Amino acid sequence: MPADSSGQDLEPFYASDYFEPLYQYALQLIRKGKAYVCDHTPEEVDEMRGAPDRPGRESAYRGRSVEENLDLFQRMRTGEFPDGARTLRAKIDMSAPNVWLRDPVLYRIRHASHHHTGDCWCIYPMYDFAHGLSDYIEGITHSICTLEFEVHRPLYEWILEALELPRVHPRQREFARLNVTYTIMSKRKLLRLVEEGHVRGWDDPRMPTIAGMRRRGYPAEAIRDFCDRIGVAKRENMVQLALLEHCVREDLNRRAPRTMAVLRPLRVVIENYPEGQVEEMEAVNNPEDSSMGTRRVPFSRVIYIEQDDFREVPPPKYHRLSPGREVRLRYAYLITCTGVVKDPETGEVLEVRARYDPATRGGNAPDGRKVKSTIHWVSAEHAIEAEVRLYETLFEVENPDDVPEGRDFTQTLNQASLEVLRGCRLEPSLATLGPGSRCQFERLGYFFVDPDDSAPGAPVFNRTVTLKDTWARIQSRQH
RNA sequence: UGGGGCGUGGCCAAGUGGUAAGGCAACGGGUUUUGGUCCCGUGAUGCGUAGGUUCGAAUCCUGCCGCCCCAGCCA
Repeated sequence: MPADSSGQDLEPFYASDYFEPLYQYALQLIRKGKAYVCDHTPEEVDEMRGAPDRPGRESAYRGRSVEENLDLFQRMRTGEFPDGARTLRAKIDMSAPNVWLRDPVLYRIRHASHHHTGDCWCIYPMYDFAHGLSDYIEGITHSICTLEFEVHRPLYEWILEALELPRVHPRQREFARLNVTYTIMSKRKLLRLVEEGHVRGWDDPRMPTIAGMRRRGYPAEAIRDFCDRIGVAKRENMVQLALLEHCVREDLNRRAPRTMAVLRPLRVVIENYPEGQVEEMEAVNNPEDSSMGTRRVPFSRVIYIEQDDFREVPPPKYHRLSPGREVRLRYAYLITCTGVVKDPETGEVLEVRARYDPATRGGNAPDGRKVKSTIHWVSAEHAIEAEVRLYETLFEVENPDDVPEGRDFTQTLNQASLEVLRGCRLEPSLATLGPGSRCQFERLGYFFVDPDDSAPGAPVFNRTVTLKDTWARIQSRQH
């Protein structure tokens, strides 16, 4: 982190901003006799490096004079030599047990334009050379990186100590990277998902990127809470997705207004409810926060309920609607199913018939009788339509990186990670919800109004996360 | 077989000589007009393993075992 991290607009920093000072440091290294220009081919360098358990051999150019090195390096910069012809190498120790100390390459020739510096340079510093010095230039005190750079630390420190750097040196410290089940974190692999079209972009709601999580509807506070809970350590780890989802639910449970939406509509006709009558039912916006108030939801003779909330032949422990059974319509009435209308051809249930108890307005029976279930609903004539996108994990295995030799992580992609539902019916109050808003669809989950794909009158909702679903667990246990 | 790291319940993770925090998950129970929320309860005689030091060890010492990283002119 920068020592002076007062303003956010300081970031981001690029190593390419320091190419000139970096070059000057390289010159200084040469003058001190700690770096030399090497003419060996990449293959020769590779071979001469030796192996972890076998020392390497010194470059034939290791003994060049300071003057010659200076001259050659400057000419490397002016573009006199082709790619790969020469490199600048640190003069350390070809028999060091740590292979990164065996005269590592500091600069190589690349006649390529850079996305920040254009064609200013044809020599570019290697990571190890640029890293510590960039940190030093920026006044960084602690340079945090991942475990695989642990073996580079001696080189990081060697470079800083080899030069005349009066200020306090930055210190590199390594920690385990964050891994989460059912996803990948590698930028290189994420790039492939984008380039190969497995997702719709870096901000696809299934991506574990900040942009993706934001578009999914994960609140920043929930992500920070997640980070606080998992901690930072050196142990390789794989955090369960369930913890992240828990943090999201906990945050949204407090803040998200409750609404009713039917994703897979099933028409219900309430036979004894007067044709043409409409009642405004009062619903609370958030049982966790009474300051969020109440709203009115229109109720009428024909409503939609969730297909999942009706079963013609109910399985064990199923509490919802089925023929002869009474349930509560949230904030409305108790209704009893009297029958179904089926497609004569396919046998598919097209419509459910029911009768309501006029004495149960608001959902309570004066005689005190109980129902086992409360289901959500939407008045057919008042409902608005919307597209809803349901997301599952991007991969179907906990650790997509753990693929057998020769196989590719894309082969474990979850083909059902995105399900688009059109013609979903929402309570009318949802019409005024702006892009980027969050709400709970009662009993279903938390949803986010997609800022990019929503249009006036045609909202698109992304499912951020489902609610915990005990019924789903019971079902999976039965199977 | 060289070097560097890491091993505490299913998953994370505190603890750094004084007798194993916490969270998630799981399981049981209570409340409930969301099978949501909330509340209560249940787990390591044990900290990779074997010895040693100590009144006392997850913490100190030694051996062993396991896992990860390093031989790019990538980062």
